[in-house]
Parts: sequence; C-alpha cells; structure tokens
Amino acid sequence: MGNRSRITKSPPAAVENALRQLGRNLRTARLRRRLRIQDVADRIGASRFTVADLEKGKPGASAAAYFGALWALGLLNQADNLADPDRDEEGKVLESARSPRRASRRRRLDNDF
Amino acid sequence: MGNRSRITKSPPAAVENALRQLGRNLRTARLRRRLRIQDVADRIGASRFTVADLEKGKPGASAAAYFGALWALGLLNQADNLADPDRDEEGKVLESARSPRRASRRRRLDNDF
DNA sequence: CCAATATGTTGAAATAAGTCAACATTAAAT
DNA sequence: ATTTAATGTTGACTTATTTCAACATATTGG
Repeated sequence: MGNRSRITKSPPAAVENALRQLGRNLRTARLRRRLRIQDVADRIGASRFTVADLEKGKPGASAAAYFGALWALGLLNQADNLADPDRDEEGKVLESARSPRRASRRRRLDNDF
Repeated sequence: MGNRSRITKSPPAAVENALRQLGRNLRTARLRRRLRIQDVADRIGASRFTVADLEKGKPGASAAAYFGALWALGLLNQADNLADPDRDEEGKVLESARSPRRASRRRRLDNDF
C-alpha cells in the first residue's frame, strides 16, 4: 500500500500476535490437508510468495489474501461472526436504545465558563 | 500492492461477502460506542479514509488495518481462534498421525505405463 | 543415502494502497 | 429551522506490496 500507516508499519502487540497466530493456523491447516503453498496460491490466484507471507502473519498483506486462504482451506465460515453485533455484549450495553447513523461529539455552544 | 493478485482484484463471492459483513459489523460496533471514524483512525494510526474503506469491506485493505480496527473497538479477542487447529475437525480427520513440515506431492518415478 | 521437490531468500520492477486537500452531502443538537 | 459536525467523494501523489526469476536450503520418499 502506498504510505504505510502506523497500524501496518508497527502494529500493537495484540494485533501482531493475532496475525502471527492466524498465520500459524493457516499453515497447520494446509499441511493437514497435504497441500503445498503453491496449491493454495493457485486456488486464490496469488503467488506462492504471498501465501508464504500469510503464514508468517505479515501485517501488510491484504485482508482478501488472508480470507482467501481461509476460503481455500474451507475455513472461511469461522470468520463469519467476527465482530458480530449480536455477540458484542459490551456494545449492546453501550447502545442506548437508539441507533445513530453518525457518532456525534458533544456540542459545545456554551462558552459560559 | 504492486501487481494486484486475483484474490484482491476480484475475490470469490464468499470472501467478498465475508469482508462486507465484517465491515458492517465494524461500523455497528463503532457507532454503538459513539466513536467517530476519525477516533478509530487516531487509535490505530491511520487516516479516516482507510477506516472508511474498512467499513465498506474493501478487499485490498491490509489485514493489520482490519485487525487494528477490531482492536480499537475491544473486539480483537474474537479473532483469536480463527482457523484454530483444535476446532478444525476436518483437518484433524485428514491428518494421519504424523505432522509433516512440508506437503509432498506423490512421487512419480515410475514411467512404466 | 540419494534424488526429487517443497520451501526459503534475495533483489528488481510493477502497480495499487494509503494519504491528503478541498468540497459536497447528510445527520445531529439546540 | 439553523448551525455544527460527521461522513462521502474526487483526484493527485507517494511508496510499500506483490510479483517474478534465480538460486540456496531442507525435507521427504524411495
């Protein structure tokens, strides 16, 4: 991507760990299925280098590549309820009855202090 | 990313849908928390344009950006057991006792046909 | 052990992802 | 209704991601 954003350049440890773990899991799933890196690459229309990067948990790789790898291994369904609002208990609590379409900051028209 | 791969250019419908759904979920979670796009952008060190792309489910956006958005909303834990080998029942079945470090295709040394 | 092959590594070239500015549109709060 | 702020849109610019070739290494199967 062009100007690398901080989240890609040096992600928080939690994000970095989650990606590395996902990469490891992709590799485990691939090997269990006796597929070569090249096989997965062929299925998703990418190069073997990109798939190798996914298995390393490379932060800058595209989300489509990661999801595609999951798809190629028949594991995409596990991504279905990622951030599912129904499972977002904290969000449900925070939501106060109404569902705004925009997030409004508190208006500050009172210059009386 | 330089030469766009097919998985990013025109992902399979399943992948495209999964990304769009994730984007919608991110937006729902953000609004519930009364955060602006800019707020999420600040937290992950990206521009508001990138975060807007995430909520649209843009395939080419980096995995770090998506995971970072989840992280900024306190939802990263939901990505923990993505492709978790322990939950990969099909993989467990396919795995035959041993765990090879490479996926070997069938050897074809027999030219006797 | 040996041969075959899967994977790792490096460097170069290509292009799309990310940023930003400026303006338009839309929704919220009073 | 009016004003303020959040979000959408466009276009141009920068540069990291992806690809590929060639070679090195490592692991598997026989």
